[in-house]
Amino acid sequence: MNKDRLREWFDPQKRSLKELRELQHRAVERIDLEDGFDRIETVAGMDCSYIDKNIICAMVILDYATMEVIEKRHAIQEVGLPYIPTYLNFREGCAMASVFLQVSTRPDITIFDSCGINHPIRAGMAAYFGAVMDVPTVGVSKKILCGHAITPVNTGEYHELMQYEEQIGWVLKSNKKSNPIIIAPGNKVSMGSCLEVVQHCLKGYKLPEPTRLAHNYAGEIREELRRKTEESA
DNA sequence: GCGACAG
DNA sequence: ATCTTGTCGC
Repeated sequence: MNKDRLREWFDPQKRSLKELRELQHRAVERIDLEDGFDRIETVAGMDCSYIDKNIICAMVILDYATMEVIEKRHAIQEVGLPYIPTYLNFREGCAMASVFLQVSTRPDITIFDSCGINHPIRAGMAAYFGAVMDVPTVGVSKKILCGHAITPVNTGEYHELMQYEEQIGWVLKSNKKSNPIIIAPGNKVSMGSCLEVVQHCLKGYKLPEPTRLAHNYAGEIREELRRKTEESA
């Protein structure tokens, strides 16, 4: 994956929404919903935070068995696109790809704080990224972008997230006092496995450890950046 | 036409 | 996502 191909798939600059939609369709053709991994030894979590005109992407890699942090890395870039529902992959993709290619450990599975195939044309961030980079990915979000499901009430309870007649993910009550989270395959992870992986990564919080820690890390970088900006003013 | 809409 | 005080409940 070189710089040019990276820009080809993730850079929203100078492109119309119609062109970006076409890129999504091209990536979706590559999505594989079968497990494309052997034993899971490492899991990564990716999340972004924002400050002024910049986007901060944080990636944390953990040992799958112990959930201990192995590596952390981040990237800061200027945002290239405003938030437009269903086009999030182009707003956060550049920064995510940048960090992903910098880490020294190639995670067996990467969990994103966004949608997978539970997207109008199946091009949620996790699905798009996984298809383009050809790696196993899972999407975990807090709100439903599309589809419908029965709301789980008890901790651990889950139901299928449906769109028309097909299943596009799961809705899981991960924590007693939190709203349910939405889980979906991205690429190279089956419907059943994405649920199992996320359940394994839950440690009493609303979000699975990989994305929970990535979210915290992204926030720390933002505060650090804010502090530096303030003292130079 | 109206409402919904990941982060 | 981000801003931001108090407040309700375990």
